[in-house]
Amino acid sequence: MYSGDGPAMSRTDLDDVLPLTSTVFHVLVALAEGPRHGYAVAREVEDLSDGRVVMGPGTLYGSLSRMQDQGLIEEAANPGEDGLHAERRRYYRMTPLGSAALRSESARLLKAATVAQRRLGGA
Amino acid sequence: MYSGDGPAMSRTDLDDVLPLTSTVFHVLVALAEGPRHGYAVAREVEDLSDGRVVMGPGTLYGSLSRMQDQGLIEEAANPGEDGLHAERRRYYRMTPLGSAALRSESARLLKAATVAQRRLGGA
DNA sequence: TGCTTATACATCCGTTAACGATGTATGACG
DNA sequence: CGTCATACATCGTTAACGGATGTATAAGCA
Repeated sequence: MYSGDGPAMSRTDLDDVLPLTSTVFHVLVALAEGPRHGYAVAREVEDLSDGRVVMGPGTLYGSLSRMQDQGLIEEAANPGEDGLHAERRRYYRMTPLGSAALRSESARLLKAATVAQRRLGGA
Repeated sequence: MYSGDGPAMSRTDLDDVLPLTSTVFHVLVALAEGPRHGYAVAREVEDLSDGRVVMGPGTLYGSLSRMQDQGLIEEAANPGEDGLHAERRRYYRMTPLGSAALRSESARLLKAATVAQRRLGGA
């Protein structure tokens, strides 16, 4: 494969990462707004779910590491923001693969959730 | 609800099962339409996801068993439908707990997926 | 000054869920 | 007669989850 002669990069295919795990999906949603550092990702996931989805450090950093290996995210340069612990922060951004995966997955979930609500609502 | 001192029924609390795993969510969506037998659940999940979510027997029967323990589903009487292997089928239906869990989870996912699409759409 | 809390990262490791492989059994189809 | 689809079940491995723990810094307070 690798039609042509691209560099032998990791080249993860979209189908290899779909469907996304729940955690991976939530991390990508958080990063869809823009680059974030790890801790901020966890807080945003918690916020967006009204506190229902809580990610401990094991889940957080383990997932970030795995997602990097899969090419869904990559480390971004520290934007040098001001802040309390600004120097220690490690920033991540979505890759095009991550963006494509989130697009596909969110469409699928949107459909499934809509079907669920329709069935529950009882028309 | 439950504000006073309800009976000590099995009382699997909603918070104990939320957030749902991906597999559990999909099984509940399938059962939201009405009682189904195991194999039919797997086929419906596959159909609803356009073939993207495929559940092998290990995942299927393992999850159904766990979901029964959690009180999300219960075995239903075989409706005695006609069919090729009708006698062998084991039917399941959603419990009120399962229904509540699906309601909560689908609302949360709907919101998360909507946020994702908005962010990807780029405004 | 000293205690506590919040931020921010990281690793270790036990538990759990996912999931493929395998097996049984039946009936349809060619 | 062999293969495929239906329909169930179990086993064992793998991967993900998630809590415990640890480091370090800085704010807030008594």
